[in-house]
Amino acid sequence: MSLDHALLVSLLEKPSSGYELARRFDKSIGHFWHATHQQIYKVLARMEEAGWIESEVHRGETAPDRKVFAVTPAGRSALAEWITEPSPIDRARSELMIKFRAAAFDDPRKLLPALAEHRAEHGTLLAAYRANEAKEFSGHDRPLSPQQELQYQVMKLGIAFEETWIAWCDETQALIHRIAPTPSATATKETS
Amino acid sequence: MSLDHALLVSLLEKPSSGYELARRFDKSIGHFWHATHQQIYKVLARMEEAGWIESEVHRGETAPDRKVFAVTPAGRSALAEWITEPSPIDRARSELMIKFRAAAFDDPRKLLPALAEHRAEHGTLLAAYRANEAKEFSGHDRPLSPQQELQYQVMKLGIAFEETWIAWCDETQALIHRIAPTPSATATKETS
DNA sequence: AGAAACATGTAAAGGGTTACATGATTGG
DNA sequence: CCAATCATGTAACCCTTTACATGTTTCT
Repeated sequence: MSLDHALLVSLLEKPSSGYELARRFDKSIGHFWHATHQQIYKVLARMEEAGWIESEVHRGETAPDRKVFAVTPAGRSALAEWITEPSPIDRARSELMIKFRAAAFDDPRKLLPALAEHRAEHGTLLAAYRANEAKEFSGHDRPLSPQQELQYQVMKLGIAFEETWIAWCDETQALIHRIAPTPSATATKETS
Repeated sequence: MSLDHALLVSLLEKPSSGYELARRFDKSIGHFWHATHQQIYKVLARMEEAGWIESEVHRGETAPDRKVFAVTPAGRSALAEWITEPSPIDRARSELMIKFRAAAFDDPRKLLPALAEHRAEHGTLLAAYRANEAKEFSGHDRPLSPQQELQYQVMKLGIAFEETWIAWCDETQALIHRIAPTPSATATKETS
């Protein structure tokens, strides 16, 4: 399982509370591994018991208390061991693609709203990545550090996927209009 | 949940036994929704009880008996209803990307073997898709039917993703060689 | 005879999602 | 004062994965 390791990486990058991790998982790292706060708290507890991380309570004079976790040497070496293990390729999962195959037996135009929504969401994501890219990896005088190069490379895959999605959505919208142009005929064999 | 609906689509395309479905889920439709035979048998049982599918046992004179399932009108309308429901975008999940962020704290060269494996597997997948593409969607005299166009469009997304992966793998391999060229220095701070 | 593929399942364990629960602080 | 955000969890349910189980047919 990888949520453990994803959290270790996030904590190496910056010691944080569960709440902060949950928010970060909606952003950069979250593009390749999503997690809710409920899951995160459970895994943090497990890893603390295993000695991979340590917590320190930061009393908030004015704000709520925060339990800030940091990676221990044991956690660090567990991570180092993990990266050498072979990892299987991750299978994509798309409900929308199943719906497209289903639509072959129904009216493809029914998918146009869903398609437009996907197109919009992927567009929003891409814009967010592009903004982050400009802020963190471009416009600097000095060349990027090896660390930054690697992080940027991961981000580039995210960007490439979003671009792939967007191009596909546009192409598909055109296709549907081409193969099912008439805005009548509610289909599914009323002829029987 | 979508495995139910993915199976319905598969059964609409061709009535099949659980075993056949399991094999098909390692191929075309499986690229966007994976499932093992154990899962499939359970879902088939559930859907039969719900009246979405019906089974007929084909006694094999020589081969083992096969329980062949077909979609009922109830199942068909359940599917028609489902495609109009909104579907959230599916989050990608990649262990390898987590490892890349982890490698920023270790030696990136450790990822070269995993990278090569991924590159090879995505290459194999792409070749399989290309072969299928040529067989089913190209080289025909008549233009494709709307059904085929939709199936082809789904496949095109799969192909695009594989190409994205492959390009990224190649680029990344070059990057690692550039930022960590020396085949010594086992890293992780032996200086303390 | 033995291995591989065909064919259909059950069971246990673990991961993930959704709902529930609590309490403090900040901003309108 | 009420809503939103910060902050940390528990519990139930469902899905997924892995292991186990059984029996047949085909090919070598």
